Order: sequence, then structure tokens, then C-alpha cells
Amino acid sequence: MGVSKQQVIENKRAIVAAAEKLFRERGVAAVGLAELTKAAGFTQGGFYNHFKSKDALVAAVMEKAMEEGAAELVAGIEASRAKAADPMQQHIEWYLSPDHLANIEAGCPLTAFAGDVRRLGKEARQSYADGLALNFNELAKVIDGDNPREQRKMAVALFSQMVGSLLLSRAVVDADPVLAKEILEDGRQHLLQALSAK
Amino acid sequence: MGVSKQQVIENKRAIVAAAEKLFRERGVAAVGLAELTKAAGFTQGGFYNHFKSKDALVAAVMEKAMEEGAAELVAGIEASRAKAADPMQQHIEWYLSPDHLANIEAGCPLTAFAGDVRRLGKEARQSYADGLALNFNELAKVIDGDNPREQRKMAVALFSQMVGSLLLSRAVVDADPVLAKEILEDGRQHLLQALSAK
DNA sequence: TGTACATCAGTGAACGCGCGTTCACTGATGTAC
DNA sequence: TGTACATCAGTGAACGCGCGTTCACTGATGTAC
Repeated sequence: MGVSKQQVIENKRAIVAAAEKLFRERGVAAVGLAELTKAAGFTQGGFYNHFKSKDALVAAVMEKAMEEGAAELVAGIEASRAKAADPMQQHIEWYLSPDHLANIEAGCPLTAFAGDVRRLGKEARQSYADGLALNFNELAKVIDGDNPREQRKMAVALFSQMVGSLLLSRAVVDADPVLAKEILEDGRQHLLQALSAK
Repeated sequence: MGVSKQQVIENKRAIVAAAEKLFRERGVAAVGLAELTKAAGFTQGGFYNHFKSKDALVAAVMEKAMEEGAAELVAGIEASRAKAADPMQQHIEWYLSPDHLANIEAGCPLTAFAGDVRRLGKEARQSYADGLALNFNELAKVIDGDNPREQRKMAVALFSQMVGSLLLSRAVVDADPVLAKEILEDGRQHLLQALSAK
């Protein structure tokens, strides 16, 4: 077709962006290349001009998701600080909010891909693990205290509960919305209490 | 081939059992009927004598997994009581143990299917939600205290963290075993502390 | 600056393959007499 | 109790379909002169 170099870069980005949305919502295995490239505005044949395989796309999607997730986390922390609020408390409030429950396409990738990542390629699994490690590091910094080891342990434990509460809530939100709300709410209250008790 | 009525029942059970193992390990979408029936010792054509569709099998697998999970939970609680141990404490110790981390095929179905269940059929999603609700009920009974509402909230919050810690640990165990162990260990310690502080 | 041409992103059809499902057939089980 | 036969779980091949991947072709981009 003949496309400018700039356009090529934008088209590749469009494929990754469309793939991430579909992968989050429906699972990596359930989304085909035809559907995915169509969602990005192309036909499937051109896919291999950008990626050598579906697995390479999955790795690119995970890397981008982790990078953006980390950037959003840091931005959120800075926003909390700017208004003199406790960053961890704010993070918990957002993480276990009905908005985040519903917004699987754009929410935290660590929960969105938590169930799938075990079955993805090696590169994607590594990106996920690195992203999770970085997430713990950032959270440990904003936990009150003067014992780095304790702050780190707190960050790991609290974030794990955030993931568990959000994931379980999403798992049952269709079949039992009342239970889903209870999971989110009880998790939120327990976390805020654990944070302030520290 | 001609098979006794008793054998028919056992064969159906064998299909469900083989399917559950494969679904837990590799995900529901990634396991085909040919592979699944072969694992149970049959050819794929006979599958439809037992189930009207793959979706019906998925529903049967989830129902059985939830029933057995509930039975094991109750048995574990009774075993703890028999030796005068705190049932919830014992449950946490087992749930966040390296054994349970490695044993996805036979461990708690609520974590094993937590990532997949959103994308399964309506019946399977309902079984999962019912199983989770029952799990909360059983745990609430063994939380110390005299305020049923608080016991229930505690059960919901603690179990959500157990699921989150186990799931995240499994998610990164291949790429970063040290991180996986840290998640399991920090989650365990934090939960035991939250339990005893109550 | 203008012209000739090589590059290569995108198209659309095709590839082999495994999917879920269907079906004609087999033959031991289990019932009717 | 013994015999004739209907039932139906299991076999194995086939169905249409969508998968990931390949490929010949197109034609605007962007370079070389």
C-alpha cells in the first residue's frame, strides 16, 4: 500500500493497543490474529510485517502494559503527595473501587493478566514478574515506617490482598453482584485498617 | 462396545476428573476434547454420550470441583479441631505453603479457576460464585469473635488475601522463584498476624 | 528540483492443522419372553 | 433358566470452521542520481 515511516510506527502501536484490550477482556488464547488486526484497522496478512509470531506480540503487549502500569502508579503516588494525601491509602481506595472493578480494559495489568500469565511465553512471564517486583518497590517506598524490610513486607502483603480482592470480585460480579460488592468493600476496609494500624 | 451401567458411570467420572486436571493446569480454552478424552482413556466420539457440549462438561467440572473443595475445607477444619488447633490458622499455613503453590492440579479450586471463571459459561460461573459464598460461610464460623458481621468481614478479607498471595506467587514462580517465595511468605506472616491481632 | 526506481507495509487468498461436533457402525449389556 | 433381541457406550472417520502462518502481489514512500 505504501505507508510513511511514521505511519508504520503508529500502526504497530495500534495493533499492540487493540491486542491489549482484547487480551485483558477475553484472554490471550481466545483472541485470534484476524479479529485483533481487524480491531486495529488492518487485515491479518500484514501482521507479520510487525511481529514474527503471536507470541512476540504477546511479549510486546505485556512489556507495554507493565511499563504503562508502572508509570500510572508513580503518577498516582505523586498526585496523592501533591494534595498531601497518604499515597497508599489513596491507591487502595482506587484499586478496590467499583470503577476499577468494571474497567478491566484499562485498569491494573497485574490483576488483569494474573490468571493468564502462567500460560504465556517466557518473555511475557518475565515482563510480568519484573513489573510486579517494580510495583512492590514503589509501594514499599510509600508505606510509613523506618524499617525498610517491614515496609517491603507490608507492601507485598497489602498489594497481594488488593489483587485477590479485585480478582475474586471480578470473578463473581456477573453471577452474584452482591457478593462481588461485599468482597470489594470488606477488602478495602480491612486494608485501610491494616495500613493505619501499622 | 457394550459397557455395564456401572462402568458408564465410572467412565463419565474419569472424563470429568481428567478434564479438571487439564483445565486447572492449562486453562479451559487451551484443552481440546480429543486430548481430554484420550487422557481419560477414550476416543473423542464417545464424549457426546455423556455431555451435550464442552460447555456442559465445564459446568460439571466446576460443580464437582466446588463440591470437593467445600468437603476438603470442612474436613480440614474438623481435623484442626480434633487436635485442638486454630482451624483458620492451620488453613492459612496450608494455603500459603510451598506444597499448595506447586499443587495446582489438586489444590483449592477457587484460586485455580479464579482467572478463568469470568470467561466460562453461565452455569460454571454460578457454581463458582456459590462455592466461594459457601467457602466464606465456613471460614466465618471458625473466626474467633462474637460479632457475626465482623467474623464474616474478616473471613472475606483474609480469604481474598490468601487467594491473591497464592495466585501472584504462582504467576511468577517460573520467572522469579525468589519473588514467588517472598509473596507466599509475607502473605502468610501478615495473615497470621491479622488473625491473632483480632 | 525533478525523475527513475527500490523498498516494504498492507492486501487478500491460501496453507495445514486442530477445534467442537456429528454420524454410521459395533457389539457386550441387560431386558423380555 | 435359557434364548432372542433392543439398547446404547464407545469407535473412528468425517464435517465445517477458525486458527497461526505464508505468500504473491500492489503501490505510495522515500532514496539515488
